[in-house]
Parts: sequence; C-alpha cells; structure tokens
Amino acid sequence: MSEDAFLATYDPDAYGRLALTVDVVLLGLRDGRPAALLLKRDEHPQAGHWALPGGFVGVAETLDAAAGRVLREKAGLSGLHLEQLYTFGAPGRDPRMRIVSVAYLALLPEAAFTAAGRNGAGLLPAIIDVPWAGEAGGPVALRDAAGGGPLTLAFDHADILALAMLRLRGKLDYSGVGFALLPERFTLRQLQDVHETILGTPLNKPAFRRRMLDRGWLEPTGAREAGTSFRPPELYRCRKP
Amino acid sequence: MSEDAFLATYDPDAYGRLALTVDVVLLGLRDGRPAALLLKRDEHPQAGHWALPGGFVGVAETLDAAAGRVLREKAGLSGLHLEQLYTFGAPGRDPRMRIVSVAYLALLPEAAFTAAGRNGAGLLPAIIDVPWAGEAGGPVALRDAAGGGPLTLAFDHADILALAMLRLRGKLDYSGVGFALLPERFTLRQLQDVHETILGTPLNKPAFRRRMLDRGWLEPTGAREAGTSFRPPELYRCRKP
DNA sequence: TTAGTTACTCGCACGATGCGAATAAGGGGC
DNA sequence: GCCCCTTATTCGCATCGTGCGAGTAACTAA
Repeated sequence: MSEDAFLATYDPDAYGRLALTVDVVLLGLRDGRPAALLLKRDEHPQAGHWALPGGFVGVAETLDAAAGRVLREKAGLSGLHLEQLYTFGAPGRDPRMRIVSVAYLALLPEAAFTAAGRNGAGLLPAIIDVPWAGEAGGPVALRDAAGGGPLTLAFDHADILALAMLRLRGKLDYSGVGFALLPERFTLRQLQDVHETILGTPLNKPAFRRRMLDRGWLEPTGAREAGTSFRPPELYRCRKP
Repeated sequence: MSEDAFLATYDPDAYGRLALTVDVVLLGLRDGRPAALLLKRDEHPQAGHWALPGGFVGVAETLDAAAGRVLREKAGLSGLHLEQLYTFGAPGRDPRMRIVSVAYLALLPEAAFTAAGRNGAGLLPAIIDVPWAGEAGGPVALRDAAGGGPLTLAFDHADILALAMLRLRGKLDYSGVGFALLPERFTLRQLQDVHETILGTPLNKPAFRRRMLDRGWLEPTGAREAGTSFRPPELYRCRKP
C-alpha cells in the first residue's frame, strides 16, 4: 500500500478521543508581589470557580497561536512574552472527558497587568504567595488582590501556576525574561524590584547593578525618570533578551 | 443546568479531532559521543524512515505513563530517568491528521544503551553531532553509529532531538541529571567524561572534581574500580539527584 | 625494585559577587 | 542662591568559586 493510499483509509478515531486545550498563566506584579489574572468560569464544569484563561486548540492552529488567541480573546492583550511551560495530561483532570492541556506562561508589564484587570473582561488579579525559597518548588497560595480572601483554582490549575512560578524563578537571572515584566524603558531599581519580587529575596544593590550591566543586555537611553523629588535615575532599554 | 446534567450532554467532538502521541528521545553515550536510539518506521506514514520511538497516548493513561510504556514496549527498558521535554503541535507535522506530540527525554546509562541497541527491537544507535557551542541551540546532525552515513529523521523529530540536546546541556551542571547516564557506581573520571561528552567541551580535572564533591551529591563507596593496570580510582554513588 | 600510568591534592591567580561607605545629583524649603 | 533630604551611582575591599599547572600517592607490570 502506498503512503497516499494509507492516508486515505486512516481512521482518526482508532486511538480514542481526547481534546487539547491551552491554559495561560497571566503573570505580572502587583503591589510588589507576584500576581496572576484569573477568570471566573461561567460554564460547566466547575462553573463559578476561578481558573486560568484557556481554550481549546483549533484543529489547524499552532499551539503558540492558540495561546496567543486565548490571550487576545480573554484578556484583550497581544505582543506579550509567551512561552510554553509544560503539558498536563492526568486522565481525571477534567470531568468532561480526557482533556490534555498545554500550559503557557505570559508575562505582563505592570501597566498591562493593571489594565487587563480593569477592562471588563472579568479578570481577577490574584496575589501569589510563594511559601518556598529558592527553587525548591511546591504549591503556592492565592488570594484576591483587592479583598485578600484565599482562592482555590479549578481543575489542576494550582499546579500549573506553581510550576509557572518555579520556572520563572529558574529562568530569571540567566535569561532576560525579567524585562518582559517591565515597560519599554525602566530604571535599574525597577529591574531589581522585579527580580526581588519574583525571587522573594532582597538583593544587594551594587552587585545587582554590576551584574546586569556586565551582561550587556542593557542600553542606557540617556533619558532620566521624571517626576522624582530626588536624583532621577537613568532609564535603560533592553537590547537582547 | 447542574454540572452533572451538563456533563451528560457534553459533545466531545465539538472542537475537532486530534490525536496525541508521545515521542521519546532515548539518549545515551556511545564511543565518547552523544547518541540516540532510533526506530525504523515500518508503517505509513513515512515508512522506511528513521524516527524516535513513540506511540499514541491511551485514553486513560498519564502522559508520563505513556512515555514509560513506549520505553518498555519499543526498547524493553524501564526504570530510567524520564522527563517531559516540550510539546510539538504544528498542524502539518504529521500527514495523517492533526497529531500533537508530547516529547520526552529518556537517559540511558552506557550499558543499557548498548544492550537496547542489540536486543532485536531494531533500534539503531545514531551518533549526534552538535555543531553549536554552549547553549546556543540549533539543529544537530545524525549519523549511523556503525556505518557513519548521515541520517534524516521523519516528521519533525530532528527538532525534538535538537531540543533534547539543548535541554540536557542546560540542565547538566546544576541538576544531577548526568548521573542518569552512568551506572549505579562510577568514578569521577567517568562523570567528567559524561559532562565533557554532553557539553562538547574539555573540562579541567581538578576544578570539575572539586565542584562535584562540593555539591554534596556524591557519596564515596569505599570501593575502587577493579581491572585497571594503574592506581584504581574510587567509586562513587549518587546521593541526591 | 623500578618504571609507568593514573588518581588525587596543593597552591596560586583571577574573575564574580557581597557589602559597606563614599560621592553625585536633583527637588524643595528657606 | 544655599542647605537639606533622598536616592542614584560609584569605590574599595573581603570572600568565594573556579581555572590551571605542578606536585604527590597508589597501583600494576616487569
């Protein structure tokens, strides 16, 4: 049998049905803490629970494209840093059927984060409390950024979020990923704040400064931050992340 | 409508059909070079081409379990280091239909690698030539470990293999993953050989030694390697990887 | 016992980093 | 204009990890 003949008779259902989704962790900073944007499920299953924005993968759609579409449709955002995180496929993770989910991590600068939380899409900013130090990993706790009440997520989304924090911590200091959490132009202090917030550790200022400048990823703009009542810091731009 | 009622009427085909597979990169060392075990496809599509061992994910099967099953059924191996790598889902990657593949990385100690290459399962050991330095990433070249002829892989399996090498290089020196390429007990020289082979760089012996011992992952066994015609090196065991 | 080979250790140089202190620069009050 | 307050930015030093050459130790074979 030729390959063409084989393809003509191929039965797509021979190996059982399953569905594929993407779930996107919308991560940003809020009040000096890591935070994520959550969506209240208004359909079954688990209607009324908080969850990561997600959606089914279209049959002719790249996984990256599906994640980008979710970002656009559910949060009205585009052009963000977006990377694949991990694929979650435990058989019982969704009661509908076998649903395998490719998790993505999206990083939002502070302005985009607060804007997305207010644009009427129903996205809830939730503070992420990371109880472990370094890159030990483990569960994280969530609470409403406004109210403070603890939140529980639908499905296995808490695991996804925890993995996102772990991955971000791991990549932060060797991979310019931190710039994705800052505006186009930023000060070294802001960059340090981002790192301290994600890592959950205070960092030494001169050492951090030196390390970042020695990396060669930063480009001074010549401009300085306005509106300060003290010496205005230089604004930098990211060159290579 | 209650959640139960919703689930009873849920249509699993509402979002289009696709299939999910796992593909496993069986990585080991051969003659001081990184190598992978490949399988000749004897069914369409791309019958006759070399490919990574893989299989469809069972409908009630964990992704990790599916990867373990592939390892067992196609290579007769179990108990190996196995980790999820990345999920490949470009729409045209398989001509049959939309097939999304979760790639796994399996690491084989040298003995398991040579044994699996000979146990009649038809696995071909292929040397991996990595043309890039450090963690730059990019395509890798494959050639038959016996003959030397260059090999081309089916589907996008070359991309998967290249990513596996990149990931392995990145994780090697901070994550005890190198021990998975060694037998239970090994000498420091063997460990250094593994690192040099994977990284593609010669390493300084005293520095490597000191670094590894300071990590605290190694435990001296008190025994020494036998059969040498010179001073026998101490055998170590891995404690914490 | 000696030669030969490899395991293992020492000592030093150098670069990266932690860290406190000194200096620079702007705004606001006077 | 001058002083004070606050933060930015730089300096100098101690410390640690690492690269590296050379030395010492241990074993086999002859």
